[in-house]
Amino acid sequence: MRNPSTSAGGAGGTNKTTPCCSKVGLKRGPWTPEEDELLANYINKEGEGRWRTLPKRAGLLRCGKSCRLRWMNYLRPSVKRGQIAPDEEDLILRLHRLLGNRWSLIAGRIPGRTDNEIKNYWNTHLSKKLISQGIDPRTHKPLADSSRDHHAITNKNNASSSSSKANRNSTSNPNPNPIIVLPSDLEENNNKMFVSANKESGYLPNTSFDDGYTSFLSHHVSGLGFGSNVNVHEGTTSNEEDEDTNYCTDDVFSSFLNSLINEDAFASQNPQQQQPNGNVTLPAESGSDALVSISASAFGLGAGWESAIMSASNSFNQSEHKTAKERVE
DNA sequence: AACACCAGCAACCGCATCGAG
DNA sequence: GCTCGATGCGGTTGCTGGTGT
Repeated sequence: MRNPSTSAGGAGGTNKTTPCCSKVGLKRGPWTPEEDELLANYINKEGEGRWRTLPKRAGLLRCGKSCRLRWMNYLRPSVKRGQIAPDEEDLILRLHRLLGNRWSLIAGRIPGRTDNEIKNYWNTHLSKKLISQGIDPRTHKPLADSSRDHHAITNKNNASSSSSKANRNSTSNPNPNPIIVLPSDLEENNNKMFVSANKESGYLPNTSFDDGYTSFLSHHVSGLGFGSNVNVHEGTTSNEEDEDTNYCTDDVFSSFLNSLINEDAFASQNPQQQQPNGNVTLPAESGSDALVSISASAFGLGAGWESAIMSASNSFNQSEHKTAKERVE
């Protein structure tokens, strides 16, 4: 929806490189029905991919990025239009608490919804909703706590539940939750794995839901001592650093994440014990005291992952799995 | 009726990552 | 191991339409 006349460098703007659409003659801004039809027809016939050359082949005066975005967020047959249902909203909340602003990962768990749609919905609805409930949308903790823990950031980003456009986007880098302190004997191994999976950002690389993240969790679930309980990877432990350790089926991962989602509410009802230094220890009840050893501060890991792993440790070590809701009730 | 303000959302940007050569 | 093109992601922008004054 940008004004086509305003070109390069707008957002976040360093203007270091030339936007791909700035080539003379390439159209920008809203898509017309004719363009949609051209794109949809072409992709239905030839399939997705080769986005760079697609516009030319399809007869569109657009850049490849723009075509890809239009297809992914709007034209794809699987895209569900319309209001986000309450159960979807609940799922988004839970996933966001676990994953932070990993919109594509969240979208991957919600059929028919795109990362852009979820991101927009979060920024326009859910973050405000949480704020109105006294919850920091970044940390999912009570605002009082969050403001103590993240004073500067909160001031900057959440200056308003108000409506200033300048302050609308208050969800920049989440980061939320406290650090987990874990036994040191496992720390070394886990560090190695995390280092390979995480860059300076402290988050996972931008990989698809089914590859990087899956293998990441595959590694760590197996590395966390779930062993035979968890069929993340049959017969392989974290000590067997072969290619096979990257294997994890969608079904397994799916149920794994489902358990995280369910456990999430439980975790929120039973907050971890916070230490004076701001770190957090796992509840003894989990039986996981020796399971996980991650010194997140050592490598700047985003805390959402600790939450996930911690929750997973709870989940997989309980032979009789109950969902959080069941327990609360 | 005219204007101002605001919320929602489609689209764009820069950057990170991946994979082929 | 390096380079470079392709792709994907998260953050941000600004147009549009609705609502209030």
